[in-house]
Amino acid sequence: MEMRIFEQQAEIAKAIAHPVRVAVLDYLKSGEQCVCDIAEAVGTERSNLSKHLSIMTAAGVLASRRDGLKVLYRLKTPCVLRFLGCIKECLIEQAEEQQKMLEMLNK
Amino acid sequence: MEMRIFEQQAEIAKAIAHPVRVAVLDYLKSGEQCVCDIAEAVGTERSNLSKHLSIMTAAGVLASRRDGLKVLYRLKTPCVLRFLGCIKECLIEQAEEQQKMLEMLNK
DNA sequence: ATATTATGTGAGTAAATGCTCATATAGTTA
DNA sequence: TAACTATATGAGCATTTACTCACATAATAT
Repeated sequence: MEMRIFEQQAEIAKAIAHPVRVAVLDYLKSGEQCVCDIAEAVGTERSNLSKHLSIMTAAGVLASRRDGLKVLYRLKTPCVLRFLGCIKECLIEQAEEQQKMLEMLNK
Repeated sequence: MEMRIFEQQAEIAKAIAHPVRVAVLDYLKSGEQCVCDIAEAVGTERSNLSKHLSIMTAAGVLASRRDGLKVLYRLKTPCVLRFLGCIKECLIEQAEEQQKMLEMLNK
């Protein structure tokens, strides 16, 4: 049972574990956007992006609705953002540590 | 430049995006542990676990120190835990939504 | 109905990931 | 030093993932 939870947590992490997908999530902070605008923002082929979007949708990270010709994607829950924030914190801590190392070396 | 940050964020997410690795992180909440205890806790082959540990160490998520014959691993920064907490929140939100669906269907 | 625009999907291929087994290394004890 | 315990690593293989291209579908407009 507990293993099932770990699997599901890993599923969500997987859905985010790709630079293009992180970029998409970051872009969607500003609200829902159509595929074409997302594609331009992250600089990816449409069909490739389309697959990344469907992966994240399947994982429950994104939701979408159609508006005429366009399909608008949005973050399904705000916790995804907090999540990215936590990762950023880790990076900041890593960078700070490296800086300390650097200072030690320069002394 | 921004893309580099997305890549690094994805790197960290990747380091976590595996059920065994999530289980390890969860187990290490309790403090540093040797490989043998981790292996028993998560139920994995030693050599396999060893690789998962080195992946997470390379990503800067874990740190280790040797103590005699044993090698003790620990979470490198507490933000990793907050991080898992965020994923759990996402799961909880998903579950709640499904429950609402269920109630609708039963009405 | 046809053309046009936006998005999604399937096949094929290249690359990355994960697992297992056998072997190597590091430290301990006799 | 030899035997033993704990951990790490490399080769080989199977599986999964990502990308590209061509084509399919959906909605709109003429």
